[in-house]
Amino acid sequence: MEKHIHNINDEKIKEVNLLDNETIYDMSLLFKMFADPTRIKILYALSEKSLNVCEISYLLKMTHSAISHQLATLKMANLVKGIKVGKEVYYSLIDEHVASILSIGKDHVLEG
Amino acid sequence: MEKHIHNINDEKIKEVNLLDNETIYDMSLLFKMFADPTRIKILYALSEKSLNVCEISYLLKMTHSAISHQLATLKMANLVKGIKVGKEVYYSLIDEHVASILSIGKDHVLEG
DNA sequence: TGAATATATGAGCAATTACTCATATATAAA
DNA sequence: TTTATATATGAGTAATTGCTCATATATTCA
Repeated sequence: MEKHIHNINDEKIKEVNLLDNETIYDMSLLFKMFADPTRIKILYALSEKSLNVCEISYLLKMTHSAISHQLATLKMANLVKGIKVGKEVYYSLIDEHVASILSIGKDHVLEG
Repeated sequence: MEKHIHNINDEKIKEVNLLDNETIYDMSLLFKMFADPTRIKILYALSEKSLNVCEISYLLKMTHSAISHQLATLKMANLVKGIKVGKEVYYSLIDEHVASILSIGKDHVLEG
């Protein structure tokens, strides 16, 4: 912090609402999940269809390991869920919130 | 990539639409801006009021330098604009898209 | 003009991260 | 049971990043 705080208009500043730190931190974790091209591709693909690790890695032309790691990350962040069917695990989005965040981001990029 | 691609159901995979890489990359850059607590705080504060560097650093209890760096990043990503008034530069959000992304993220975090 | 204030910015560093590689586990098929 | 397939996961690494510190630039005020 600077030694001197200058010319702050307290009346004005007082009116600015801040969210609590935990909410802010959780929001940053949420958006972090969307801040990587691989994870966006995975989430976007899952918004269309439930897919297993093999299918996703085939679609994205990436190793099973890389995809599996990212799915574990997305699962921890509670954005996807996986259900086991025999040897395979089929992943899908947790809820529509996820698709709508993707959608708003896509619109912003394509419009702006 | 693995040496062997196994048991892929091409009919199923064919139906999955992917966005083009440039769009995906731009989306990741957009969400990256929201993937840091400091930047979220700045954006959230600016969604309430136009503020200068001093005021933001006072609000967030962070150095002018840290705030200025982040504002430069946000400006490059085209999420905020600054207008100079004398010595000061007043920053505000570029458009409502920014606030609505914040809002959807906040809702997801508080509901989920 | 010279001092103070406001902002911007380059360099450097510690922390994070997205991947690869190796390996482990689980299920299915032979 | 042995072998192949599907997924998970720990360790290691190169790249990114958010800050600090030092310094530069711009404007205002005395």
